[in-house]
Amino acid sequence: MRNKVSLKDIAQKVGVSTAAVSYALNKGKEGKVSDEMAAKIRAAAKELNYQPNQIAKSLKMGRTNTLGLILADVSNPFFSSIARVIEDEAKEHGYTVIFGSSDEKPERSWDLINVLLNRQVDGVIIVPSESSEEQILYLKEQKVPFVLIDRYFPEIPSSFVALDNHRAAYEAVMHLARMGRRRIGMLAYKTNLYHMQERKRGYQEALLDVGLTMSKNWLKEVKYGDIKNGVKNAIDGMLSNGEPIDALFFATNTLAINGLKYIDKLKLKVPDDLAIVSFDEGEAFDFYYCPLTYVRQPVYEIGKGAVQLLLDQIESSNGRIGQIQFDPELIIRKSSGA
Amino acid sequence: MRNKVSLKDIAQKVGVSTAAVSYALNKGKEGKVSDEMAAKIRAAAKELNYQPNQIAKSLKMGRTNTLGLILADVSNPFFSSIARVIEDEAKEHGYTVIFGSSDEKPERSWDLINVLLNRQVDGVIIVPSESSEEQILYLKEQKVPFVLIDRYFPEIPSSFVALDNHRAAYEAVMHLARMGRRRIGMLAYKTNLYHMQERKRGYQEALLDVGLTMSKNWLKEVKYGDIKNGVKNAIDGMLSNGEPIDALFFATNTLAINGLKYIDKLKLKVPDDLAIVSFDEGEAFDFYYCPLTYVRQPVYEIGKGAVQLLLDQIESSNGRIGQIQFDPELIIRKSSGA
DNA sequence: TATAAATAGTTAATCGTTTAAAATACGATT
DNA sequence: AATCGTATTTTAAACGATTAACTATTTATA
Repeated sequence: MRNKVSLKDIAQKVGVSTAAVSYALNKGKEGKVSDEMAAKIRAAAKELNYQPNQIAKSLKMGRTNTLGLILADVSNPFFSSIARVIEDEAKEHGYTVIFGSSDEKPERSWDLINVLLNRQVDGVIIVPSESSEEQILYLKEQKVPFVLIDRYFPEIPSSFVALDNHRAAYEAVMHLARMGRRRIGMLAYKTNLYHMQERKRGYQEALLDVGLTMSKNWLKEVKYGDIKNGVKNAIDGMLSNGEPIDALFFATNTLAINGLKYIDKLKLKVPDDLAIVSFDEGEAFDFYYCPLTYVRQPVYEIGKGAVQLLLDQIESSNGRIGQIQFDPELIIRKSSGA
Repeated sequence: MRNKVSLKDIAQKVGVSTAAVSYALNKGKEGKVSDEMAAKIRAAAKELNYQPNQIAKSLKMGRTNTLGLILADVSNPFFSSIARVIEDEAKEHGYTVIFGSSDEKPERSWDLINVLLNRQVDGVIIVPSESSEEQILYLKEQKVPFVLIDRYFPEIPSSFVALDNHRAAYEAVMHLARMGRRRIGMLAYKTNLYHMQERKRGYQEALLDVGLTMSKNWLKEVKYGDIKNGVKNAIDGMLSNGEPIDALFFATNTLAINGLKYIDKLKLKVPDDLAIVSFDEGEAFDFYYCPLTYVRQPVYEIGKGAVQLLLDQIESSNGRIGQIQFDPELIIRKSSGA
């Protein structure tokens, strides 16, 4: 149907072997073929609009110049921003990206890994979902180059690019404390993933360090699959008791967006009734009537770092692992009562 | 380094030819191989954790079960939402997606098309950028199955999935007029792309139909490459003159977000000083102090429709074109003065 | 002049599949 | 026993590239 032009066609037209064509087109310099012959071949290639069949090339060469990218969800701006950076950085080095969204489900993530490996990607960048440890171990065992981003498993040595989540949460909460808040709540996801554990640990440690004793229902967790309802119940819980919170720290942008919508519905005023700090950024945070204080993640650096670590592994093919941890940046605006 | 297990290994282990293995694994039913042999082979395959090499398969079969996706920019939520839908829908049918962002630049789009075709994708879904007509014609000439989304070229017959942009703009502006606005401006992109032309035409026609004569500087266009500054100047222009606008229609979400930030800086109050309607949706629109009235695009239906049209072309391999045009939905909220 | 070295090009194997065609086995039919 | 038919399995070519190894030709060297 299409792309009929192959090495053979050029060879035929010029009257040489396909090998000559291949040499001429690939190693222009290295004197495998005379200059005039090379010129003739290149002219013919151009005339026929020859485009090499990467599939054939990949099969022979054992590399596809393709990277796999497994995100939690492309439609989440945080991840799609990273995807864009990764795309650009990969292209810069001659790589194409195949992607997929795991939806935080390990089965989907397994599926994606298999699809990507069957397609012989040269390496993978993964936002690992909960309970995907065995998948990561499998990748190691199979010696597939990979880099984890956003999260990682501390007990499994591997390359990763992430934020110092503990510190990020610690500083966010410290900031709220410094603003005079004393009953600080945190809304997180119910998951064992390390990044979330670290954020919770940071929160708790900060409270401890400023001498505040945390009430049981200040730290609530909602399930990824039931965000809207979960957020509502969680916030109700934080407010209902004898010690209603006067500040709330959201562990992700999605939680913040859902949470703030509910807080508005309750007619609570930010920051007077409730001070807010969130993770991640977003246009929505700028547009909120009281601009949000948030923990900024260096999206560009994360994406770029991930690609670099990955290409490093691929190209040096020693299983050298690299780990990059970024420091958080707290963008302080009105919502935290500053 | 990895994925060492091939048909040959299974064949060796069981003591048959690779052909037998291939038959057993693929056409279980069609009695090419005895049931017991098939069972033995499948057992061995499982034991060795055999994963077929899709690259080799693709080369032989002439199809990759891969779709190419060219967006203007994955990091734009409108496009990333579509990407997610396309991903899911493609997966549903056994296809994987390779993507790229054109950044509205025809050179980048050419690049991407070549990359995708060299990788032998079975078809492409494209958000075409300005001046990419020749690329589309090339795809037709090469008989590459493709579907355009969001925009299309009316003079080039092709499959597409889009919104009735004329009607969308017409209704948006009509709504503003009905709300009593008389000096309605529109902020658009400077581009010949049909969807934008249609949006402008809808705007102008609506003004005409309600008997308003448009002032020259009510309709402003900004360049994609210079949004921030362009928006600022455009809005200044709309306000400065003897006839400052009392309503503004934004042609895209990005324009709206930038525009509203500037409008806030000017301390204009929405909707009293200025009524607003925008295209597309976004969390940001919900969070604006005065929730935005907007033209909703059926993202899910667009993505799903595109994949279906494309698979149709691929699988029936007659160049049958399909065109889907959705009706807009105006979500009316406070910003338009309702 | 004989021979080595450099140059230019070809042959053929290979990557991991699929699949048409040929080969083999084996029981049934005459 | 010869023949046929059916079921099963193997052979080998093909997809489109790359590349080691070989051949043939020219040029340089002793």
